[in-house]
Amino acid sequence: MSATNTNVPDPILATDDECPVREILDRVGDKWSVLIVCLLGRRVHRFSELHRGIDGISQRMLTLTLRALVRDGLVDRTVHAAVPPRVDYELTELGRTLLVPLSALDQWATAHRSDIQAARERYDNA
Amino acid sequence: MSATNTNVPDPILATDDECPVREILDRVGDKWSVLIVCLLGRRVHRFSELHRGIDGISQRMLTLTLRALVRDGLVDRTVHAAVPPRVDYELTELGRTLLVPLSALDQWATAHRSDIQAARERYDNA
DNA sequence: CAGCATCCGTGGAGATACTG
DNA sequence: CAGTATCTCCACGGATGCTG
Repeated sequence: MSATNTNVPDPILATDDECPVREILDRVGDKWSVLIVCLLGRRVHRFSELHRGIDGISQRMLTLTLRALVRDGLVDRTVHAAVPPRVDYELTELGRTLLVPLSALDQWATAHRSDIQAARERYDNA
Repeated sequence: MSATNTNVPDPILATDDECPVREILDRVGDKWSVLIVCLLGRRVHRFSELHRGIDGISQRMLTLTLRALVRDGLVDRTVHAAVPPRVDYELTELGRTLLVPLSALDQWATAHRSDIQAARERYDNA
């Protein structure tokens, strides 16, 4: 079953009671987390920058998602005592390591976007 | 900002209007898709095998998720004319390539599971 | 500026029962 | 066995208004 015409390996992923992949997807597979991580992967952002940078996100969801990311140790939040207030968000070391597997997914998505699109159209015409 | 004490690169992910990563997460970041893909990554499964193999999934969600995976060209469905009926599901070539970035995520999750756990406890005690 | 509080609509997902 | 068909519920997320 692994004998195909490609040289793509067949990684074995744990699927028992709690699959590690699903664990992170539960915390990063939501609507906004990855977008935020991507933006912060480029540089430090303050709250309003993220709000403007992520199209369609509400203030509420930005707040909630950031809080979750901070809680999980993926993002650092630093409040600058100043008037007006200024809060900076940046990836932690841990968050930066997450960029690696994410970019792998990104490359896959970019490479096979059209394949999926084609498969879907094929399916829908039936 | 990329100058840290690790040798982890800083991949730049597209975050514009439609980020490719988010696109697949929309289709594979749901509750069951990845689990199914993981199982099928090991070998062909029939419907009832998947149902038993994935703890907690309902017949309904298994059906719906499989249909979506088939539609996107990640899974092949073959009906064997027999009594009782028998339907086999297996990864397509495209689906098998997806295992690669998924296993990257899996490795990250496995490696940093405890880090996240620790960060969360630290956060909650405050 | 950077949030928090509140209300509310939607659809993702579970439970159950039925069928080719 | 491998699904469909309904009903239902709740959590995700949007909109709006208010504060240190």
